[in-house]
Amino acid sequence: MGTKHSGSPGDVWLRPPARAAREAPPLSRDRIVDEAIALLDEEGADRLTMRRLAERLGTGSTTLYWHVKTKNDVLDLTLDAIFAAVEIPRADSQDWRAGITALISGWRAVLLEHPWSAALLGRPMLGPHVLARSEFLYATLLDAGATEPHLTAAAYSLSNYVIGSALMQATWTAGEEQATRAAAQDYFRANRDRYPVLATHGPLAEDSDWETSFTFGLTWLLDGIQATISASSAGGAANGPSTKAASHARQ
Amino acid sequence: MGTKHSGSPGDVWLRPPARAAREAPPLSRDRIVDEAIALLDEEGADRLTMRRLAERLGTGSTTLYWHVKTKNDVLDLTLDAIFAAVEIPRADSQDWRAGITALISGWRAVLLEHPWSAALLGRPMLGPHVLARSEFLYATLLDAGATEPHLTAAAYSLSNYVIGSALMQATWTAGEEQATRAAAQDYFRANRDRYPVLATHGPLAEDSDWETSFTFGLTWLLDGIQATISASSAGGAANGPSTKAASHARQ
DNA sequence: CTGGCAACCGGATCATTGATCCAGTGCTCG
DNA sequence: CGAGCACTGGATCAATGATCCGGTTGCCAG
Repeated sequence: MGTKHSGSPGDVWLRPPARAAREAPPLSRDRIVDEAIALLDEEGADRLTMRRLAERLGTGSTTLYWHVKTKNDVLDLTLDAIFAAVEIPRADSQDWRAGITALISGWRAVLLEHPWSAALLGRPMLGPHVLARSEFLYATLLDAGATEPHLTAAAYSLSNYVIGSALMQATWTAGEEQATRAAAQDYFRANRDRYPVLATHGPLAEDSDWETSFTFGLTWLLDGIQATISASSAGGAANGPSTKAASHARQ
Repeated sequence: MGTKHSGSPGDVWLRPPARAAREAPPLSRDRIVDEAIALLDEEGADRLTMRRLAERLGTGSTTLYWHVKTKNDVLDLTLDAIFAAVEIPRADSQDWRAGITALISGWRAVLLEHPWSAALLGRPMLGPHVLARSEFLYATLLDAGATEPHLTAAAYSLSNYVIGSALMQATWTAGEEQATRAAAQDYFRANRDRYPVLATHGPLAEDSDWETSFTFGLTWLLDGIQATISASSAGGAANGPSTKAASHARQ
């Protein structure tokens, strides 16, 4: 506990790195992260152990702890690293929808390409890659004319929608879950009396098209954002969400 | 008479009668699940171990494995159980938006009430409570006039949106993460050059209102669904979502 | 009554895993 | 040359999920 890692109980990103990492020793954070991604891609989330990771790197498992404080750090670094692959569109205030659509689609693509990432979404994402893309999202919406509270609401909706969508799809398309999916659909049909609609429709049907469904939802959100933006910029005060949606609150 | 079996500790009279020590009924799946929920609510996801759970139930940890095959089973059962608290609205084809809004809001409320549930969302949810509510969602949309591919898209969007929203909010409002949230916001401000927009806006700002943002997104989705439903029922062929084709449903 | 069977319980025990202790090894700088 | 720093890893710990196997209890047929 007496190492340089002492100090703030914050997130990896908020802590200064263990070492400025000027030169690259044989083992480095980057190599660890790269190998972790490879391992996760090949074997899945539950197969990632410090020992196995070290073995693949040709080192002892203990060594990893010099470069990284905990396994959680590895996961945080790994999760952020994959988002480097999401290209940040060029800012274009003429067509903000195109930029946002590209960003969100890329975001989704990365999550689906690394299905293990879905299980990690429940942790603070404060890595530089994620933040840069969040910044772009907010900046683009701001540039498009969104003002509070619509700005936050728009960014919130879009990012949470991708996250939820990717999480669900990854849940059901992970190799081993394919059998579960089929079994579930059979189960619906066998209990057609209890689940009449699910028996014939639903995201688990064989012919369900995740991509199309995703695009519909994204379009609806963008339509709503666009309408709200122009309404509030054209006319009067920003009125809250119009419908009686807020009428329900338990507890 | 009066001979005791070998191995029994002490005399009959000194031993408590068979099941008097335990007032609760014999261990059952339900009791396990109830206690697991209580434990999770009180101490969080990572504190749930079979041993601790057994201890709270006054049994040996091994005993649990007679009622439940694995710890994952406990988690699956637990996750489904909390959704019993989500009231299923009365079917009302006159105002399908109200029913769906109530269901989705209740869904969200439960997830936020049990923040540990967010971490479990990445697993197939096939419990009876979840299925009953999914069935309602699909049935209501179908009754409202939604047809494929809009039906699946609508259900997909709505449920994934709640899931993503609850996951994110739970991530950032869990007690111990509050400090992280504040630190993150400070970090944005300290790096205002890199994150100009996040420094002043963003879901991590102290005054951010999750509830309002959530309601905006939900309204946008419902608006889009409604527009798409009536367009396809009034007019002709359902055209797929193109990023901008449907964008003037409102204007 | 009685023997037996099936439901149910739990102590001992295993393998795995995250993490730490501490004894090194090599390299650079004075 | 030698002191100190960056870095490595074998031994080891404690926690945990899970299983083995030997109890115990209630009940029911004979």
